[in-house]
Amino acid sequence: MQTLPSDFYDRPVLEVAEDLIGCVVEHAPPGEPPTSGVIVETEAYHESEPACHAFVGLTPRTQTLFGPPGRAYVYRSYGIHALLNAVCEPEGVGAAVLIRALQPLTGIEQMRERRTPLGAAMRDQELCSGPGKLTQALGIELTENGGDLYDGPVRILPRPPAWREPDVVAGTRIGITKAVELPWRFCVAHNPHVSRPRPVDDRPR
DNA sequence: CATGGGATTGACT
DNA sequence: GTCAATCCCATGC
Repeated sequence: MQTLPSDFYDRPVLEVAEDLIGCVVEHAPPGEPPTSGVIVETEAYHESEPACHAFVGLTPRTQTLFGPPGRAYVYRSYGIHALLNAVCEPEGVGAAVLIRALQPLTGIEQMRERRTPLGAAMRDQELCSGPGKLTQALGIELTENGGDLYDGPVRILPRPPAWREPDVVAGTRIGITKAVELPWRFCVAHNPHVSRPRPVDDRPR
């Protein structure tokens, strides 16, 4: 299967954030088993609102965000976690989609090994249910920042047939202190692999 | 050059 | 519910 083309990302970031739901993230580092998962949660960030790193303009940190669409923006969060984004909109516009949760697909045993300390005992739905968890499970680090999402080692693939038309719910973004009211978070409805808290209108019944 | 704040997580009260 | 871990970098002197 082919990877998503540059044109896919060269659109309004809100559209891309919703359309990435159901697509597949894959990491195949040299010499290690590949791992992959279906995207079940995303958030959109755009230079026009203060929660986005690009709000401050072009700096060394935001260089990737203002670069060409279809590249990976990976940064260190709280000194500990690497967070993965897909850069969107035309070059010169700072915007990206944060990948917040995956439903593990392949390489699950490899994910368990990377998810310390008790990854072996972890349920599938705890493996990638957060932006820092999924990068750890897939082995994605800051070295991937600026790399494109077509040739890898980090790649994003179109929706598998079983994910043709996912049921998507929107909510407010998590863990930010500015522009908290924007409903720019997208989740697969009733999916156990999304991070907490789940959107208010998505309670399992 | 010093400071402070995170697009988080897991452990603990 | 609270809280610490830990690093990058924007900001201000």
